[in-house]
Amino acid sequence: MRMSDLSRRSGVSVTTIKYYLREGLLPAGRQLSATQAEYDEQHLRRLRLIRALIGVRGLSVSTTRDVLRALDEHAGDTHILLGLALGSIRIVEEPEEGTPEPAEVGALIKELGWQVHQSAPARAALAETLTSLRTLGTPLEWRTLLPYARLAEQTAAVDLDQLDWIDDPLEVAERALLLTVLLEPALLALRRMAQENESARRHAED
Amino acid sequence: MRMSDLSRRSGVSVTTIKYYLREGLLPAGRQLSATQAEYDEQHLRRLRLIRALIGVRGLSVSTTRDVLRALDEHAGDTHILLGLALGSIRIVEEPEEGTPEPAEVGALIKELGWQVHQSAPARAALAETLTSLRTLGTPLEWRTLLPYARLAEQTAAVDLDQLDWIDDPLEVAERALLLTVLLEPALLALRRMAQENESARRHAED
DNA sequence: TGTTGTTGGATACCTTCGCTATCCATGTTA
DNA sequence: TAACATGGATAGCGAAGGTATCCAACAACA
Repeated sequence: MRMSDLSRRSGVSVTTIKYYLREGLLPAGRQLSATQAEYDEQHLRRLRLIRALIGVRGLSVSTTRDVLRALDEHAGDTHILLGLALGSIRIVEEPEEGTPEPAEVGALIKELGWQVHQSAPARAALAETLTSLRTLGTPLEWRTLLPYARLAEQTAAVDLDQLDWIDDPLEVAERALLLTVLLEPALLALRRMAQENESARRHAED
Repeated sequence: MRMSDLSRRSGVSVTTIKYYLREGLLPAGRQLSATQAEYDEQHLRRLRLIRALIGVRGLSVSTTRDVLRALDEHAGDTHILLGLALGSIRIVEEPEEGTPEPAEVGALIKELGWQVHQSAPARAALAETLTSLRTLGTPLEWRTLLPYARLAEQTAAVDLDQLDWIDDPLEVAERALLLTVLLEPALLALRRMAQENESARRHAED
């Protein structure tokens, strides 16, 4: 498959493909000669994945590169993949080094009895939200998050259940990535709809 | 309060405040003379809210403007606020007019028995995720989303519970905004941590 | 054996976004 | 009155994510 075929089948322009190659998102094709390279189905698949991460989820190019690299390096080990590859995604851009993690985050995790790596970016993301709410004058008691956390636990169980019946390690890794990252906008959308519905329900009761 | 005081107390530079005024995110102060304006606590509060929406949640300036306008217009009515003001937030940028909503989204909502407005952007967001997964060759059965939706229902109930005991309508509106929008990164962070924990737990069992 | 068109690779450029810096006339304040 | 601050307008900047152009090497057909 030539680059132009790759472009046609993926719907991504040749120049953009070249850009992704340059940025290291897409591995180079097999060089046939000085000005000829061959691409295969793997490249096509990878390219579609890139578009989904950047376009649907809105990841930055550099974050996408980190995620894909982690995916390649730890394809076989779902645990490492989830903890490390997905850990490289910053939900909040710039971890805001200046903000020390409030004790609340540690307290919450301890209360939940969770094992969460100390350097997990999710800790920083949570910390920043709490700090921000406090600055706004509407602080959130960390205990308020407990019911949310229990629901997150159940969500995570559903997530991992879906990986159980898959055999191919590479497929497990890719599926895990899609389920965690690409599903995020969908989960938020479900929450929005549920809020609308619940709000309507409560109003109707009055 | 002068603009410089507003700057000092909010930590936002004067030039940036001017930018927000220009962009219509922040209402103008009370004009004292041709080159003098007075700002109050409301402005400070609003400014902090703007920073939180843009900085923490990563909303674009124009989206933030839409959200704040909706907040002002329907401050008293939580139902309208959630359905309309929050509806104006695009989880996925560019609703992708070209993609018609798959029948699956309608089927899911019907199965759930939810009342969701036909034009809710959350529908489009969900639709795009499903379309994207199908393009990637790993389609998601809509029934797979049912457990997630039931969890979203419970989350929404927790959300609305927290608004019950607040009296001031303006405060309800602002709190609703914070709980839905600003809490989103926190909820995703909880899910990430729960996944890490659940993955560790399952591996330990082997 | 041309000659025409395509390919990969490099480089420069473009557009949008979110600020930021500079100007300047008008005010305030010491 | 002199020095400095303020509000408002305009222009510019830096990063991000592409896009357009150029060019030498090559393939493939006549």
